[in-house]
Amino acid sequence: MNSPAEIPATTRQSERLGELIEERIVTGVYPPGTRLDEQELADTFGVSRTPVREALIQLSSVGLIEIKPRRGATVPEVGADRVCEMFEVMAELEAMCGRLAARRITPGEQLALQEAHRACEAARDANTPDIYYQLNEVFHQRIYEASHNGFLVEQATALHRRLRPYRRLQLRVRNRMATSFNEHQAIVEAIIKGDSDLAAAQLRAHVTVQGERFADLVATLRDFKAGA
Amino acid sequence: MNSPAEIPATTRQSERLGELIEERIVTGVYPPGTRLDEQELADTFGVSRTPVREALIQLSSVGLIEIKPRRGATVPEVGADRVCEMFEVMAELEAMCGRLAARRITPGEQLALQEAHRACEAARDANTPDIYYQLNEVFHQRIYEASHNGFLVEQATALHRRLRPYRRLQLRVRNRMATSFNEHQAIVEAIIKGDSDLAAAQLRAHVTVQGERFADLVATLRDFKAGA
DNA sequence: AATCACCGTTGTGTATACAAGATAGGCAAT
DNA sequence: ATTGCCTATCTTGTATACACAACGGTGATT
Repeated sequence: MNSPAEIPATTRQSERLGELIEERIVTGVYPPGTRLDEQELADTFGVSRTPVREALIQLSSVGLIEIKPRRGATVPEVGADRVCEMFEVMAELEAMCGRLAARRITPGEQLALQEAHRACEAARDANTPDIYYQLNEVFHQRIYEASHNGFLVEQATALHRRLRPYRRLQLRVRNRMATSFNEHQAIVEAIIKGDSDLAAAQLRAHVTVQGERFADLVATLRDFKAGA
Repeated sequence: MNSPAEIPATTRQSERLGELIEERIVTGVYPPGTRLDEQELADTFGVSRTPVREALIQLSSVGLIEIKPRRGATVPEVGADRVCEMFEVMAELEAMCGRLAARRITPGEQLALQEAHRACEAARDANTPDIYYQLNEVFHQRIYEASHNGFLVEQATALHRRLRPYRRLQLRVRNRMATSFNEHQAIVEAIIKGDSDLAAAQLRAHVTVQGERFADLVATLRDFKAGA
């Protein structure tokens, strides 16, 4: 998996470790409730405890793990309700991006946005959800940046990143791709038109739907697990 | 060296160090551009470099300092524009809290909110800005919690905390306290009435004003510094 | 005299060693 | 037999030691 060659060592090791551990958390290698033993991680990655500790501290301050004094680090049990809360906030952040973007977007950014949108269209027509998923990220990123609020861009990007695994679950929901694209269409039009309220509303709805889809999925899984 | 007695040692030292350093950053003891030497900080606080490093990493992941590989940690020059961006996001987060609170607040929370509001009123009548400042924090916290979105509460609280020093600057602006209270009054009414859109708008305006006040203040200082 | 290269110093990044607290297991007493 | 206490061990938290990279200074060469 991770060959030592691909590690440039030009950056801090703890930072790279943080990304690796984060990867393992969001991909489910370290499922919620897992106790992260420092020595164990150090052995796993072939480094000493110091960089591991630094990585854990960083992850904890981002909220990805919890560190209790003298009791170690654990992957928190992110309840489905918590994820829904996060989607709710995400919806509002995106709405804000849209509202600002509609007012502040530059001609160049308009072109970039439309280009990203057309790329999504191509992926939809080709019926390639994985590609669409990637291009969708670009599309949203374009909107973030068009808000011309650097802090907002950072916040939105961070939360988007944290929600990535849960969003990925919805990839193969029936017609999700086509529906998503249509929503994108309305969003782009609102932003280009400069209708900030409409853009905000469209984006809020667009993301809220994702949260609801997630809730549906969880409910389905719960019923399934209950063996109904 | 600080006396060991005042350190409870019940928590991680790096965490306490983080708060101390944060304190010194926001209070201007370490002004923007300052280079934070690890050994120097270690000597200052009478600890070794390890906890200092951990504290710095945590502060960096929160965005309070910047760490460049092999080049140490520095207090970033937080441009006034950046702070304004943060106020802009804060306004939206608070608006979201208000919108949700108007829909979800419980009778008990209504009472708590009104109580906090009346406490602010008392501070205003007593003309005690410091007290008002503290009670104002409680007031806003009550609204956060009434949103019934734990993640949102965390985000709003964190950002509120980061903006604290800049908000504090406005304490003694003329009539700010009275104006603030009047805005609070409208906010409470909107929430109690259950008018989510109105509550959101009121809160957004309430916080946006703070951002604008800050911008004014910065502009004034800049002119003053320019020696006009 | 100016520029480049080499060396020394300074400070970060990592590893290891040490101390303290927490947990778990066993033993004893009721 | 059960419960409470004590101890042993394991893990975290902190300190120290070492390695390496970057910056600055000085000297030699062009």
